[in-house]
Amino acid sequence: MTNGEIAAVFERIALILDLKGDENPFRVRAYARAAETIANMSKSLRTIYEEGELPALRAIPGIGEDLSLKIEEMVKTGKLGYLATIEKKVPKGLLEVLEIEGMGPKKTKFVWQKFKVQSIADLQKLAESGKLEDLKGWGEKSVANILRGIEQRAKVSGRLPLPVAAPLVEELLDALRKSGLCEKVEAAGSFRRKRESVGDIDILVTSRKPQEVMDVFCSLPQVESVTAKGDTKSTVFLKAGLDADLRVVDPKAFGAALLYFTGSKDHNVHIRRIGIAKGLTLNEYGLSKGTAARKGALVAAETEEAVYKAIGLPHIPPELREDRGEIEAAQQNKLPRLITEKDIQGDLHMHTNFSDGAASPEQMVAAAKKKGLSYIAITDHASAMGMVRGMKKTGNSFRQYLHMMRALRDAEKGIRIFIGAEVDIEADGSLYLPDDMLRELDWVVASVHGQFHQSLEETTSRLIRALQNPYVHVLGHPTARLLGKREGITFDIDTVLKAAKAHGKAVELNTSFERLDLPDTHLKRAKEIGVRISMGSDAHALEGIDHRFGIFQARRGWLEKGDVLNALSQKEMERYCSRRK
DNA sequence: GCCGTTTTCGGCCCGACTGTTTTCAGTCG
Repeated sequence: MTNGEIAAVFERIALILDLKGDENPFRVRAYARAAETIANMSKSLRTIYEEGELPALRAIPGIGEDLSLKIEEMVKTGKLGYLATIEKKVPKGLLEVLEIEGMGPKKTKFVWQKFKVQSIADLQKLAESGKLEDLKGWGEKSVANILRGIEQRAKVSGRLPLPVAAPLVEELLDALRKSGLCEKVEAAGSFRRKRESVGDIDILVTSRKPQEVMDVFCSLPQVESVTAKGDTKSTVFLKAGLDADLRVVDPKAFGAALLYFTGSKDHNVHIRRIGIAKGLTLNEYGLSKGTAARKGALVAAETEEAVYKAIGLPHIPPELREDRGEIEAAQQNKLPRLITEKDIQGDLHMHTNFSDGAASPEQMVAAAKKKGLSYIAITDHASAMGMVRGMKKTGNSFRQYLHMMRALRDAEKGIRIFIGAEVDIEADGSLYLPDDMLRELDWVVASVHGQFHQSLEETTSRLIRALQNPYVHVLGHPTARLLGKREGITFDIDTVLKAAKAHGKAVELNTSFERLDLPDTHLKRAKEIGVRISMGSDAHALEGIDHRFGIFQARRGWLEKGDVLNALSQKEMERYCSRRK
């Protein structure tokens, strides 16, 4: 089982225990905490277990005797008996009821036990029947809210991919800036941390007229309905299908508020604990001496830097704030110097109309030059799939491609062109093109484009076999996921990264808006193992040559300049290519 | 269920908003 799957099991246990309601709430939280920790880890539990067995698992914070045994069972057998046991006690559909805004564990348990509600449909019927309204604590408005929650859930697509959310967030920020009512306007939350997807939007402003700001915010054209509206906080549901929170904060405490609302929650809890050990209390209003119950003098609040400093830490970039070791690194002054967009010298994955791209090779080259890149790899498809055209292993398309690209390369002065291909990895791990063709290319990206549903073991050995091919340079979009659309393939990331390291291959950070593949935790693991990252836009049109969101992802994966091939100069890149022929 | 320069037992981050409350529970982040 992958970390994601194991985290999902613990998460599910936490929900079920919560619903049963007779559990020690801290036991519930222990499962939920463990789930979060595991989902955030870069190293796979399977590897940790294989290397150090139970003691290694128990070294993970939040994993003790019991949970380490449960992880062992899952790694060994692929399932957990305990989950199967407690799953029988709660109807399946009840877990979905919990996802409705306004339905927490208490209310869900209540309607289940009192009215035998087992699904969202049951709840809707019950709410519409009017039976709920007369009960203690269930007025007319509560019921209306639940019905609205059910309606919203039908519209919600879940989390919005960051590239989709970004323009929306900018619109909201712009509207608030243009209102003239605010001095400072900033997005916080997962958007500021540049997570690959955002579940809601958090906006922080300072203003002397908070109520007017709230009025403006709640009546923006992007707003579908208003969930809550107060002096310091309002929540709206956007037409785009997610919530946006606006908070008005005191300018003197803007830094503390920004830190607090940027999160992540785990990062905040961790620095708060450090504060407590030093006799300091941290909340959204600032860092103070004393405890929460007996607060003393304010120590720092105006800027994030001041708050971090007072707690004994350097400023930590928002992309790192996930409690994945950044606080320990900061304490030892070992924070990474994160890569920036300026460090990118080239693009190592793009398509032209020779395969499924929209623009000619000449147009793509011109666009890359305009972006200021000093080299590119053109990597049209080599695939049996007819719809992507490109190079076929039979016929003369391969020779045509080489001929055309060589002519273009030799004629081109302002930019170095590497002649490449994105070659399909077949179900057995062999490559679509034979070695004698691959050998003629400067740059070979090997990618999975089909057969997504093999077992973990099959997929793992499939990818390893592809990495063993001497002519492959990089494993393209390794998980093959499509953000918000397709989960991608399942394999043991540690084993594959170690194979890449052993064979001197790079793995890709595909920066296209719909992929962002590898995910951040895997990038961090690749760095730890010492595998180089190749960034590729996977552009299929001129405007696709874009690394913005890939850079965010790279930063979330702790990558520095030296970890990324595209940060090499043109000369260095030439050496890198020729070295592996 | 986890964890320990407060501890091996007794804690576990903290505050805003809503709705139905006359002092607070539930939910959310």
